[in-house]
Amino acid sequence: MGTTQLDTVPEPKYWHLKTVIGEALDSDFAVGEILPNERELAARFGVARATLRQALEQLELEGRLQRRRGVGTTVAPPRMGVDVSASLQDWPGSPTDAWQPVGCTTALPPAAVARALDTDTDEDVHTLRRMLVTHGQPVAAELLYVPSSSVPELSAIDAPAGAARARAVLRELQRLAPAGLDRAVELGSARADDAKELDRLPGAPVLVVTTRYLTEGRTAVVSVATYRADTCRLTFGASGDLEIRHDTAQRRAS
Amino acid sequence: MGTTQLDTVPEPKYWHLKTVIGEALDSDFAVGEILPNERELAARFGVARATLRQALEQLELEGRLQRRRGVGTTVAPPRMGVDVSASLQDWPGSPTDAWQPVGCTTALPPAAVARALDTDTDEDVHTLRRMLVTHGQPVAAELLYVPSSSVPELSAIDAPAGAARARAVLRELQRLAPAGLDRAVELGSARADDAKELDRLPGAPVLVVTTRYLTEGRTAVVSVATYRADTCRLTFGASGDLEIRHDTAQRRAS
DNA sequence: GAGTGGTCTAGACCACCCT
DNA sequence: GGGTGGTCTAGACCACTCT
Repeated sequence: MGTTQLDTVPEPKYWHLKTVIGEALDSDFAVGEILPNERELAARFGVARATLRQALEQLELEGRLQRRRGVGTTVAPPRMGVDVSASLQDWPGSPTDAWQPVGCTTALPPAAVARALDTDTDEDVHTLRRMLVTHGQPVAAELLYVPSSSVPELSAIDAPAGAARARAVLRELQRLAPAGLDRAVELGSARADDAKELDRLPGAPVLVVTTRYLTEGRTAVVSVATYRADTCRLTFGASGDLEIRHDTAQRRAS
Repeated sequence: MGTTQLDTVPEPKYWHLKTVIGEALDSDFAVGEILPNERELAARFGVARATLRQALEQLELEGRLQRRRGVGTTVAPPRMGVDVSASLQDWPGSPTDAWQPVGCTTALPPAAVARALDTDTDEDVHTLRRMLVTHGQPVAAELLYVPSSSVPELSAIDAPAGAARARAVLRELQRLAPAGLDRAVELGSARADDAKELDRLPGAPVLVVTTRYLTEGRTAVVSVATYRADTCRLTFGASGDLEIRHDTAQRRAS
């Protein structure tokens, strides 16, 4: 007697909630629409607010919701495709480069950077800060490490620190002969400074793209670019419009 | 009078904790070492367990910790580089392909898949399941969508469903003439089935790589590959050993 | 000032792994 | 059975944005 039902492994509540709300987003809400606040949603589903928040966090991680303190929770538009395909013609500072320089400091590099650059810690490195903005929204923040030996003419220029020097460094980079480039993508969490520029809270999930630009025989530049993981999809090649909704695509196949 | 100290914006406790523990990991722990359990750590730092967990979650997201239910929290090794650079010679099923087919079903496609394939919803699609395992650890799970029109000879073969049919489909794919490929990377959370194969809990962060394989004029195959975001770094090009510890790299430059 | 999401607490119970 | 991380609760207060 007793359990007429099979002993279903109890699905966590927040996981079930995420599914339910996700389906509601597809059917009952339009992009940009504001959801009821967390306290009301929690009451409506009969769960504690913390549990509801766990579900909303998942949906935000998947880019389906956007939450802003003091404002509310809104339905996010589909992620925008950001082309990060690499080519030798697209070195930092090239005419097609959409990044906006915002600053530059010059100092001895931390050990990790020196290692990536295959240089010594006693050689000055220019550290450029750049932003990528699309449709009025900040998309990525970048740190470009340029050893002073990659731009030997620059010391004579004596540009003031800040955006002006950043532009000067980028201009000098155009003299180099590109010989290759390699790249890695991994998950990270936004440092406080990046978070601020990306209009997110510290710790927000980001996609970190590390690129090493090579001239013959050595690493000329290293870039660490931090993309908002909630709002963008990195594309390689001309596949900007490719979109498979990860959840729904699988409802049918096993 | 009163506040002799400047009104520091209070840094969240979990953020500060994350920093402190992160530094301890660098100096006091070896890879694979087991940390004290959460209740003890929380007590030691004088915070609630939930707060401590928030810090640990961040560190796990960054690939610095590994937590397993019933076992404990261990210091994770550096992320492994997984080469996902694309080339026309590396189509699914090629001799250099390290993926292991585990199953195959054939059915009418869900709408989202049909859209990605530029085909109709009334044409059968083979859905292959494959795994990528490195050093004994599951790294990624893939779904390969192959419209039956891409492997016209297959219907005659009549292979049984499962791994055998998967291999048959891959073999047939080798007849095609590759004409291009494009790719996108985005953040997602593991579906229940992927999570199980990747030895993670549902909802775990993953990097979703969507690839469209083209023959002249049409999309021949679409792949949705789900990589464990905690343990791997996707590399494009031969940059397997490039590593900049995201946090420490920035201690010095602004 | 009212309303929102973000942080934090102190408990409880559960699912899982080991021995 | 004992210990671990995972889930969940019912509250409290804080930081922010808008009006």
